[in-house]
Amino acid sequence: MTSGDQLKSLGLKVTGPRRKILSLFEDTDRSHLSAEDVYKTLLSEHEDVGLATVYRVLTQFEQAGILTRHRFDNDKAVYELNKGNHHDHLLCIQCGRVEEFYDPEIERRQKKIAADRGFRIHDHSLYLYVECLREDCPHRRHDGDAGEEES
Amino acid sequence: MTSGDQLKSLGLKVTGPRRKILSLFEDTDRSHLSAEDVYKTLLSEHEDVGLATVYRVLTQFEQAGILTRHRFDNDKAVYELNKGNHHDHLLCIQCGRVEEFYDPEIERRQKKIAADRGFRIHDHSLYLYVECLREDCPHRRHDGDAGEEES
DNA sequence: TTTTGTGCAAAGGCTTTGCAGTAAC
DNA sequence: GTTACTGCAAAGCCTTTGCACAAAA
Repeated sequence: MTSGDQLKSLGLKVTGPRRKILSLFEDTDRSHLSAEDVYKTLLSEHEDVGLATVYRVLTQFEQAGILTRHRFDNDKAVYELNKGNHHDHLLCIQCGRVEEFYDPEIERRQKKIAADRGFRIHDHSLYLYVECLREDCPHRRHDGDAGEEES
Repeated sequence: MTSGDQLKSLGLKVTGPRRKILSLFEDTDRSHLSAEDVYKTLLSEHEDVGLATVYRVLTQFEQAGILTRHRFDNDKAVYELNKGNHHDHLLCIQCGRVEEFYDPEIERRQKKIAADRGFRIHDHSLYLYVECLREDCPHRRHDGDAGEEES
């Protein structure tokens, strides 16, 4: 199924901005993108899309279940492609690196803790803030960030 | 140790706003308060404190380790008294209720997951979003919220 | 043609900051 | 008397919204 078909099947018109944003998420190696990341990336590719449109499309995609939105600690919201595989996140507070993990036992305990109190888990990633053990954090700072690297 | 002594021992001048805000957290049954909650509560007690001061004091208290700041999903930041007891949070997406929990096994797994990838856990509460199982959520909506109940 | 989407600029919500007056030490 | 703190209003940051134009169906 092409991006276009996927959009149609959701009742969304197939427009330039929507197609470009969707492919951006499908192609990029950077799995978690903010509205500004998307905006700047499109600009750098000479795609003329307004920031407001980016916000609107990201919101629509989230509501359509294509993307998942995250609010990591202090930062702006970021989105990732929703592949249907529930997972949690490991966030390096030093380099901003994001890794995913899944631990069946943690899932089980969560469910039990909630159930014991009369609640049901609402699907949502856990955010696990960590710091790198080495002083020179070996992880690159945002692989190819579209953010604040002014020469 | 009085609130005043506690402030002095942190190198902070003992001022009206600081004392009032600190006692608010010590006395209230509502453990998690936003800046606006604090501001409105003080107003309702005829304490004349500016919102900017509330923000500044909350930030100072957090940096001093008196308070812990949380950013639950979409909401504004909330603070709770830092009693030194690490715990995680259960957040009802229906009624806004906040419960605390601590699960040694989850702690253990977190540590292991991080260590296996060369990270060390940075102390931070886990947020577990849940919904109540009964349709008529039995939990009151924000015990005595200082928020949006305009008659 | 009808409907939905888009860009721009303006506005919104939460938080921070500049500044001159004020209180703590 | 100094220095730190406060209140107010203004500004900042991220995000949303109003509106007229443009593109999709």
